[in-house]
Amino acid sequence: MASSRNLQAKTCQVPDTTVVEGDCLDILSEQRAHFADLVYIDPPFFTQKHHKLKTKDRSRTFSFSDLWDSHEEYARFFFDRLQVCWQVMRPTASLYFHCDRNAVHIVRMILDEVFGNENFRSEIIWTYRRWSNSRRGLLPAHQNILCYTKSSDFTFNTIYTEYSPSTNIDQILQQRERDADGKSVYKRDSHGQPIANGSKRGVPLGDVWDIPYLNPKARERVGYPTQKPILLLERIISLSSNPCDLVLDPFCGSGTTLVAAKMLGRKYMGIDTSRDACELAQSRLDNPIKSESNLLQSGRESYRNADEEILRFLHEISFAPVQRNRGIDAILDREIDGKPILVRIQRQSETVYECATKLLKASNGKDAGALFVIKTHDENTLGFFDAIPSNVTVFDSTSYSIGEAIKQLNIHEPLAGR
Amino acid sequence: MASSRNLQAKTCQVPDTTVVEGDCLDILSEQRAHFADLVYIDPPFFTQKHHKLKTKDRSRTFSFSDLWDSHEEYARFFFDRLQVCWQVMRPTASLYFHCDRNAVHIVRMILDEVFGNENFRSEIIWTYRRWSNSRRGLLPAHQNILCYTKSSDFTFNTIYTEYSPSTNIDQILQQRERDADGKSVYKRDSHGQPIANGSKRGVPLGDVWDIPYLNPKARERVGYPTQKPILLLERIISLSSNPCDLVLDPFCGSGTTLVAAKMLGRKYMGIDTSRDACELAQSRLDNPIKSESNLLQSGRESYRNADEEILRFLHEISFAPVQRNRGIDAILDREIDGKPILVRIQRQSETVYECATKLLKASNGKDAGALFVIKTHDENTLGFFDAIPSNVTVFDSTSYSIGEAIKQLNIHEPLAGR
DNA sequence: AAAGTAAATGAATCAGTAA
DNA sequence: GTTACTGATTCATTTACTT
Repeated sequence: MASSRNLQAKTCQVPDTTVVEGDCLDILSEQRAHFADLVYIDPPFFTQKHHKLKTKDRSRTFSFSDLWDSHEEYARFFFDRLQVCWQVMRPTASLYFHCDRNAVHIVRMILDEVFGNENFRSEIIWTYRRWSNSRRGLLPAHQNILCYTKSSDFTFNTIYTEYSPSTNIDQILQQRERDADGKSVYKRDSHGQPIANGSKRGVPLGDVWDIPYLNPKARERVGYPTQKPILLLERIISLSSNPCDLVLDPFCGSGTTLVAAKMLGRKYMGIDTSRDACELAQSRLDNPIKSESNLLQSGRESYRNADEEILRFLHEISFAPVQRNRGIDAILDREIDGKPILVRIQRQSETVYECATKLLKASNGKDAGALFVIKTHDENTLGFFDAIPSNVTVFDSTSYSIGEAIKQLNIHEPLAGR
Repeated sequence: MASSRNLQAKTCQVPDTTVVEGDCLDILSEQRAHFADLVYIDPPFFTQKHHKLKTKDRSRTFSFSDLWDSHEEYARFFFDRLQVCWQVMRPTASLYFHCDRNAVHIVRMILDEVFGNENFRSEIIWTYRRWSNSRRGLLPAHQNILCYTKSSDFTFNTIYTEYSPSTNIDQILQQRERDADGKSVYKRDSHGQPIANGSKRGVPLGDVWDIPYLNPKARERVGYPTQKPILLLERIISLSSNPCDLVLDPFCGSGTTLVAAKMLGRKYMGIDTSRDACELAQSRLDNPIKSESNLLQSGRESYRNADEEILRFLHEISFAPVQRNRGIDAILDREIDGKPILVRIQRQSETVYECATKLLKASNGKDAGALFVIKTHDENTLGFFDAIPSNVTVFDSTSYSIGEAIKQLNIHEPLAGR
């Protein structure tokens, strides 16, 4: 039963920006058809924890019905609700269903049934880095988002991204033609020069999205367990709706979708069975806070200070690159008296003395076992070389193997099992 | 029927390194049980191209059997073959099933049935960059690999990767303890200094793998249309088998799996119904080739030339960064007479003259419409400034808006529709 | 000068798509 | 179905540079 605490909802038609308490099956059944331009669904995840499948006789005949038995309840719940979602969607609307690896195959089958396989558009992979655990196997680092549209004529705003660093875009900017054999070749003028072909917009966005998981300390976080990054929602809303379109979230939870929709100038309707969730969502909408974390703004790569080129000097020895500290480039896998060895590689623009000083300063409070500086080029160091602190060891990358030099020191291998 | 052209196969037991022609259903039924340590399956992908679902009455009752009708043939084929795979797997063995977004949900249900949901381990996402096209929607850029094991006690060798650039690695290297309130805090010695925790091995490998797509020109390529990169197979084999273990590929195609297995010192058995495929696989095994490209060795980022800091000088105008050419930082989205405008931003270590010279040289043979240099800092350019080539325009980033300056030039917008 | 390294260029491809 | 056409990617080759 719909138990809406929203006055407008009781009169069947809700306004363009609202949060409604109740079961979306009931609420949406009362709405007029074809009002939503974009539906985002992020329901409680399906886990089979307490639902071990019974032991099977593996030689018996294959039966499809068996495959469904354990999923029937879950499937029916969403089939019913996706049906009403389909009904309220405009002809050009899209639906995104957020799920994880335990449910994606079931959801996919239901969506195929409701929307038709021909309206399946994408399986989006949201990938993120997260804390590792001791689990045996690969660290799960993605969730799946299925995208269906109501028809083949759907709203879609292509987002263009940068070319791969290894792409030669000047070649892309050349005209092509067919040669005598019908083969496609780059066109050249009478002087043998390639002929330009104007500008390009970049690479269309793909279906694998690397978006940082919400930082547990971020202000944006409001304490809802499955809260999604606002960046993820913003991307979906930008792709599949236009300003003033209506975004519907039938399981709105803490209201991230609605906040993103509001910020992008879309109308929105959120539904949740929990009164707490609805109140939380409404308070976020009244005072939206978007995380301004460095990570989201400048991208993960901006943290990279020890780049590949620098680290190449260490290729002979095993180490862990340090990306977050401007003074330290790497920590070796070997150690001295159980204490880590910190390394900095001399930059082109700095002297060995400056390099050693930066490393020394960065090592403050780190309880380092040793400090190593890798000298990468010759310089006029006459005056300064004596001033290098005695607890810093300087290795010359140009004269002999760093690996050999380090082996000659009495350094212990790390203890096993760590 | 098994029509093996391999003498050993006819005697039921094949040797430890072999390629057999025939249907894996027949071949594997003849084998002894429990001989395979790792099974990799990469069958022809399931496409519903010629199988449009009939129009449905969307208001009728939900029926599970309908969902399966269109997939039944495909599902039964693999159910039968996965059963025999299961039978030949050792108790500690793993099976990897490679498929794409059109089949992953069906395969998942079958594998749940054969192995049990409790033995589902991972959904691996293989992501890659590839050519784009004019498709409306997101560019498909991943394939799915499902991993199941025969039991909960399975072979697994964790692979460690580098920490994310944003990881606070020096904190990881500190010992932790519980404080009076039972909260986990970083341990400090009597002087308040943090105590080191030795070295770490890095982050356990996750389930999203960015591995370059096999290039059309790669020497590794043998002309098989769906050939997979050896690196992908090497990773799977390293993770889930040990040296001398046996790797089975029931749909071996051109034999990439077998080549990777051989290179890693594993035994292998390949099966394919096509005689051509078997012969191709055998010839690759006799003379294995693996690409050692710069991209694989140094990573995509090693191509990067113009970093964020440099490109920030162009924030007012729209452009495409150029990463592959050391002399050019960007190509503007605007053009002159249909020819591209090439830009280089002055580095801290170079003069305007040097900057212009590098750009001019790099522009050779590029049919540029104009060459722009962005001056970033003052210098003693008295003598050199006159020597700057006349076809290079110098903009001063410090004096006034670059965007405004460029707008004042008579530059055409790119033609629409490109 | 010769050899070896690094950078720039070109070619081939389409578990491509759209009409 | 069949045909026509697309364009980013990556590796191999060629050219440039360094020692």
